[in-house]
Amino acid sequence: MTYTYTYPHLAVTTDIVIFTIRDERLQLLLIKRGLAPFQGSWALPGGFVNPEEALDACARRELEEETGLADIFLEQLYTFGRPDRDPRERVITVAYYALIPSNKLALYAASDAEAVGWFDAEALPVLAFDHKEIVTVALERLRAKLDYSTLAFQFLPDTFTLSDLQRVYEIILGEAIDKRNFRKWVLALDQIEETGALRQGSHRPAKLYRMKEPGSVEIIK
Amino acid sequence: MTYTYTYPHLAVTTDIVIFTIRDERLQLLLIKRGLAPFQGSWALPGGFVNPEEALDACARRELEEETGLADIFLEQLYTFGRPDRDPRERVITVAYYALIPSNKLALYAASDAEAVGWFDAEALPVLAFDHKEIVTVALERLRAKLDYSTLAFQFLPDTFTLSDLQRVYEIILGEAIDKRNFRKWVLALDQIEETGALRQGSHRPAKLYRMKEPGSVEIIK
DNA sequence: TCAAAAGTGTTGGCTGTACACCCATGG
DNA sequence: CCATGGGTGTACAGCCAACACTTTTGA
Repeated sequence: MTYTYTYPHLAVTTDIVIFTIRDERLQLLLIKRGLAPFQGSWALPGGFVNPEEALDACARRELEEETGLADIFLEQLYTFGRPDRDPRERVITVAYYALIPSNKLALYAASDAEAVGWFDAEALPVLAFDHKEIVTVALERLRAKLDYSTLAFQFLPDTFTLSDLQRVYEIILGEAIDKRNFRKWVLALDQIEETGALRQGSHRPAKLYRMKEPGSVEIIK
Repeated sequence: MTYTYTYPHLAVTTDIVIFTIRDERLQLLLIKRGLAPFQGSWALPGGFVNPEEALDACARRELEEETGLADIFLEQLYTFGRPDRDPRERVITVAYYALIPSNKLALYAASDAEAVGWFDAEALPVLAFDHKEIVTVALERLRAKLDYSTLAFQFLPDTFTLSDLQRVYEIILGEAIDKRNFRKWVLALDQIEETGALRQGSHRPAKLYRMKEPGSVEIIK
């Protein structure tokens, strides 16, 4: 089958930076490419946009293919279109980023990839295409949004402790946060509430909280 | 001439929201469409991306075609790709926004448009395609960036008074700002310096300032 | 009883906000 | 001399950052 047009059209893909917190680190999902170009290199998951498919839907489809997960936070990041970014032909990619709660981590290899793996955001292998640049932009966006939105909550399960939440901030920002100030701040946001339940451990049990509006990301302050 | 591919490709355009301050109002540039679809409707300037052309370069080319201006602040906004946003076929558009200094306003009609005009951002006519939505997103971005960057400076000529700058903020935000507090704040940013010259008028002359790094947009605070 | 993480308030400094009058010029 | 916009300082309040000890549990 061929596609014919009377003026130039472009190949369009979506690529996704899928973040999670794993092993006390900010990590992201890469696939090992099974096909040329960059066969054997690590790359962001992504694929071509179908003619009848919305961009968001395409990104969401790719996300689900790689992780098996739906109902995940997903946001458009930036569109990359340098003419030489793909050696085959001109391809522009609409990049997205997604945040996976740690408890939903379950990973299976997708059909078109030899392997899939989680990598520390700060210790990535060499990436195919301009994917390094895409990751850099995604990290900037993620860190910036921590300060003025409730984005970080999307890394957590439905219920979580205040220490869990603080740990997310500390891992992504890479610096320690004062416990009392953090708790004062997060409670003042009025975005979470106690469930009444406690989490047991080999130490004092911690109060469990839930988001008042699960899944929503609010712009704050 | 025809273009043939072995898998689907998409039509890709860039559209630009060109802002300026004119007549004490935030205005933007629209063109009256000379061709179907939406013939006779007002629309954002834009056009198809050439196969060898970077996205930024395409947006900059369109900007120059409509305004005759180069060296203008231009930033990618968002990519819109609803499958039904163009009645002809699937077209995705990478939207940009640009800020024109008031003193550079000189406008000539472009070849493919019947007419070009500036419109109040708050009183737009009905727009073609999903351009209303694009403008809404651009306005949100513009207002948000006023708070945490020196974006607003891009609306001003090389030299300007503190009152000029305050007026830009007041017009875009739609609210009055205290003069003393504004001056304290803007000088503390350490982004502008006195030229030594004064601007004469039918009243006390005002000190002229210039940006220390003309054209740069800094993230502040 | 020990280790490990949970939980809890106060203070001082700084930043942001409110507010009103005199100055320099051109007409 | 009048109209117009330019230019200037202070005081109070609210917010943010620094800081250490007690509690509860399981092993």
